[in-house]
Amino acid sequence: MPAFARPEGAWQRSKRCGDTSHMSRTDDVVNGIKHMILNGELRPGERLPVEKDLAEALDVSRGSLREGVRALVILGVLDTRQGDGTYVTGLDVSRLLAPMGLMVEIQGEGQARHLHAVRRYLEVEAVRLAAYRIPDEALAEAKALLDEAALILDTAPDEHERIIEIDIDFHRIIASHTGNPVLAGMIETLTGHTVRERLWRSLREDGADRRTHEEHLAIWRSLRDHDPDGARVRMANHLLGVEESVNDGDTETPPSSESSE
Amino acid sequence: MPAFARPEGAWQRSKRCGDTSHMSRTDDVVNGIKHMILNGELRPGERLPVEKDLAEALDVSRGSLREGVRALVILGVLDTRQGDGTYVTGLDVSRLLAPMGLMVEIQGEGQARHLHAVRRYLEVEAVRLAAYRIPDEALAEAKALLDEAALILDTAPDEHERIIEIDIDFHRIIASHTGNPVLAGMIETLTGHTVRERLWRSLREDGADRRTHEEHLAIWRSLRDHDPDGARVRMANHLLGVEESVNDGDTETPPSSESSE
DNA sequence: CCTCAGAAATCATCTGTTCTTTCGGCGGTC
DNA sequence: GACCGCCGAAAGAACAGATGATTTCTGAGG
Repeated sequence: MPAFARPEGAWQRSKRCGDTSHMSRTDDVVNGIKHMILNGELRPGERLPVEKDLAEALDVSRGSLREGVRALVILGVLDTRQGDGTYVTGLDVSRLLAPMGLMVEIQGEGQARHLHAVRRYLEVEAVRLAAYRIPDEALAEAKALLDEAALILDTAPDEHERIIEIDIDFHRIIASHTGNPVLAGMIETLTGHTVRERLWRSLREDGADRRTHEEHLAIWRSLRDHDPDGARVRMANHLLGVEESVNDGDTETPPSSESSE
Repeated sequence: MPAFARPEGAWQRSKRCGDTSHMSRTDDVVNGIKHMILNGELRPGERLPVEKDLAEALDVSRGSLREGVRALVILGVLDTRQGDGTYVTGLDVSRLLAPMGLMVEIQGEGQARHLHAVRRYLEVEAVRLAAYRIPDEALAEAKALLDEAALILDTAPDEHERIIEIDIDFHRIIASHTGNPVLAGMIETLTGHTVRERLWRSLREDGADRRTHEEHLAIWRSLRDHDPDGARVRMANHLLGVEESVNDGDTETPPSSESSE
């Protein structure tokens, strides 16, 4: 029997030792499975016991077990497949970070300025790191995207959807070559489709996609030259420009010295 | 009847229009409630319909509804109180960011280096922002913490628990005066208790808490002088030092120029 | 060896029922 | 009139059983 199993019925009155908050059975499930993973009883990709057994082991009903499992599914820890079983995911950062996307969506409008500022901090570091180590293939890939964007700008300025996609992919390429998966995952999550859509909606009236393209090009050149400082400055300038367009100016509290380096 | 309600039984064969992935009833619940919030049908702090009614409105059973609601509770969007009802939370950033803490815990050991690097990027920006606007009261509060730490270091070097708490509080004070709640929330989440514990466990053998204290003092002085650049450099130095102690050197890929500013 | 129908295993969902907690009203007391 | 405690309604928490849906495995037949 697994170590975490409690003696039959022992929970009833004790209500979990001295814990101030009220742990629900579902929380028991979540914590139980979490511990099983942390203790190495469950490894990534491994399959969990069937609902009935696991429910018995954790001393909860199937309903409660399912609530907990479902929560872990949404958190990206577990993955249930009907007719097959429940498995631990690969536990990759991007997966675990995904639920944060919901936060971004919900907070969305209200904290958009702050959200975007954080994105800027992270992307600036990302492009700096990428400048060190981005391989030629990735540079070529990025260049191809920018060329396509240039073409669209000249011939079909209405293809906004594609322009947005290119923008996202360009930033994604950079993030994916930082050598830091956590950083990449956070940027990815922070820059969800929703946010981008909102951003571009405010920008499109501006006709700012031409300017954005030029800024992307400048970033690309710094990356190509493996110039971290240049890339950083270019990225900061780029994102700051976007923020200013959206926020009408007051990007951050300190009025000056934003470009103090 | 709410706009999102589907006609009775119409789902059975259509299986959600053209959606490639298989939406479960629980996802219907999550998305339904999410939309209710985004559309303004549900405002922060507001109470949801009772389980039975909401289940009927979303055309799912109570079990499925509960799974979805539970997921949103864990995501920090909803808050259920037995005997009372289910409410929308304040939707504050820190609450919505909390589930990310689970990611930090689970990923933990493996990505610790990358996790800490991201933390450094954010804290460096945070201390820069805080230097502009931190009020005298907060400075005094921080100083009190540091004084207490100094006292402990001189008289009771074994009080490691308290030292850790002081460290956390010191950084928290800084984060909370950035004027950017998203940034503060992310730092808070990224620097969960678990991470700190791990960090300090490796540091304590080093006897590095004296050095850490000196670095904190240096940061504090820059904050007091409202010197953003100084604070930034001091914070970077501080966290980089911690990382080096933990990682035995190779903090990041680029071998040099980490201090290129 | 390959194919495919059927069985088995497993998750998905629904329904009904029984606690446990919370809140509000009601009466009583000071 | 204000405060206090009791009690019942309301709501979520948890359980049990049954049924459906989907995937995988198995084995007979070709």
